[in-house]
Amino acid sequence: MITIYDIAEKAGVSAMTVSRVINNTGRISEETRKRVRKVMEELHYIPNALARSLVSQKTNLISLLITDITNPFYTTLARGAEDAAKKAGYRLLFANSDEDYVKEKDYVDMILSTRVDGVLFAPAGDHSHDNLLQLQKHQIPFVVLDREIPGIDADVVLGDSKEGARNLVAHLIALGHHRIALVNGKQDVSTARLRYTGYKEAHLLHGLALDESLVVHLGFRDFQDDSALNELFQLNEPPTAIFAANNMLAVGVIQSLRQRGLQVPGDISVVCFDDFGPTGAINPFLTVAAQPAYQFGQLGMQLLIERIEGDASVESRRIMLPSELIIRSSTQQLLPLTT
Amino acid sequence: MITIYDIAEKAGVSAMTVSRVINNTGRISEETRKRVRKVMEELHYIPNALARSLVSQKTNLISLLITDITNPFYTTLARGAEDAAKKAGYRLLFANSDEDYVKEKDYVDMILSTRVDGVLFAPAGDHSHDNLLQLQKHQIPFVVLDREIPGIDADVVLGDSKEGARNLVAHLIALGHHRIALVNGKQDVSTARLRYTGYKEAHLLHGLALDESLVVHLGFRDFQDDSALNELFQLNEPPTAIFAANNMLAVGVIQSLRQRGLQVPGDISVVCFDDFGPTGAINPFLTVAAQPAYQFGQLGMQLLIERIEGDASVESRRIMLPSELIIRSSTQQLLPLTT
DNA sequence: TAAAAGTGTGTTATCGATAACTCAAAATTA
DNA sequence: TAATTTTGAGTTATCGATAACACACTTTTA
Repeated sequence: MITIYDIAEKAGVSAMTVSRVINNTGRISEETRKRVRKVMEELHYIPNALARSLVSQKTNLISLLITDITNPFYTTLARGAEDAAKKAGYRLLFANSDEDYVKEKDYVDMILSTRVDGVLFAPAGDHSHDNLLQLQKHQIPFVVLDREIPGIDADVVLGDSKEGARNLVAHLIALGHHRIALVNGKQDVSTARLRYTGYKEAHLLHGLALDESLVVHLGFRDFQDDSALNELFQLNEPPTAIFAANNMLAVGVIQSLRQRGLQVPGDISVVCFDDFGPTGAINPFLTVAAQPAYQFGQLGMQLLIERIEGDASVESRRIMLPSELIIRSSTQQLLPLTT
Repeated sequence: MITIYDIAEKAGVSAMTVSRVINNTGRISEETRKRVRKVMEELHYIPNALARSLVSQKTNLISLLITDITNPFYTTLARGAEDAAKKAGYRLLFANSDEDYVKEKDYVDMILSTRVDGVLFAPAGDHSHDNLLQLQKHQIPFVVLDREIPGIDADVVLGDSKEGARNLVAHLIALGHHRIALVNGKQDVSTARLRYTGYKEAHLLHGLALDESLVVHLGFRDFQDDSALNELFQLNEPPTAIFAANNMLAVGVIQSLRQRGLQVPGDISVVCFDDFGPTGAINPFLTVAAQPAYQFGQLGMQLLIERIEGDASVESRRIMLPSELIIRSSTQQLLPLTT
């Protein structure tokens, strides 16, 4: 690898002069500048970012930690983050926690040793608390995405889970459904809790009694087999509609229903949180509460970069993005029983 | 930030001794080791990877350069790459070229200055040649994914585009179609060329005449509006089936057909290359040539790590992964004209 | 014409870690 | 007991860049 010393020697100047040419700092005669530039090109010199970062205490690296890279919500978010990062001259160090605290912790350690300038952190859940605290202890700026963590005071970009859920359930109620199941994520994730709350509020608001036996607690990525829905369909009065708390659960639900020979929306209506990204457009079918995923990433990155480059002592900001109810063909008016 | 010097001072030893404790090298008495370890924990010491890399000339960073992070093929590939990287102790530096050579070049420059140990490179197309040459010039090991670049001798993991295309088209021909359109990517991308070749071979093999007016050349991400298909449907004898050269184009095609009021497969059959990832399972509809995306990433990463850690002079390897024809409900027997 | 200001460049120390070498004290051997 | 080996450290140089200071030589100013 060519270093600044190789350039210096060949150009007959000191290393410092080369450094000044590279960074356009200090005073350099036009003649020397040209000569150094020429040698740099001849030798295909590329500055060593490691050495530079070691001195400047700045890596221009930002870590993006998400929980599931195959979920279109997060990939779209990643696009937003990447675009904003690139615009500001940062590179993205990528990490995928798989909703797993241990893997997340591993990555946090990596992140700390890499000396990234900041972290865009989509936490696995409440237990991520310790991992975030670890970042705080080492004074690494971070912005929390999508899920709020109790006890952590930080910039955060959230979706309005409660309202989104309320809207979805209200839509079902308006269609005449009153046996609405909720297939939810784990309760140690704020979005799962809030979607549950929204679900309950909608019931309350429309004078519908709540039936806890209609609520299934899984994980956001844990729809393994269709046995998850068995209990629902063994109820005396099974659900006529299902609210899946995210897109991945919806996929599982739909598959499961198909295996049971149930038609959507003919036999049962289905709604879910989160849309399905660009490939979802192939068959826009599910009624969803769509979140502005790209903005999650973009805004989050902007906040983070402000933190990094600006005044770190600014008070924490909390941004809540609305979701949009998109009514498609997976929901329909509850038909009177044809007995 | 705590450094080994802080530890050394507090533990009453030299920095070198601390370094030895960290790396378990050299001879250290059990007593000193314990004392140093204790101080390290007290001060929450985390080694600075930058400084370490500067000395060792190794960053344990691998850059993953893909063309489209919102495409499920690439996200699944990324998962495979990430899993393999993590297993071997590497972190992923992420880059998204958007099928854009200029953006790709920008990232290559970043990559070079970051001194990554290697690059997993899914090139935008033939013009990526110069960017790859740049890596070669600086002796950065890399593995090329998905698209072969003429003139570049390197490890490469490919899908069998020709065979996959042949199978898809043969399937359509077997269903009685003989007016089969191809909506293809740009011809400076090897997969687009090969899928075109496969398309032609299938025609030849089954004694079907080729009609160039049935071939539309777009880009793999370039399905902007449905005017792209106008020409096809203004033909005297319009197609009864369409072969989209990747999943994103298929999305565009399907949307366009829907806008024209055409039923799939009732009015027209559609097939495409690449499947739709986990969320595609919500409504498995398109007949596809599915590629083992996860393996692309995993195998590619394994090859790369072998290159990095092993003998760099090993001859270039070329791995070709088969695709699987999955017949679903977007294709059906061509019905006789009901005039 | 001497002092002051400006210009262009070099020297040295530093960022945080490690490799290579050195060396005193303890343990072992002859 | 003297010579040798082993043990457990410390010192110095280095990775590649930059900050801070130094300094000779011009040019300007009084």
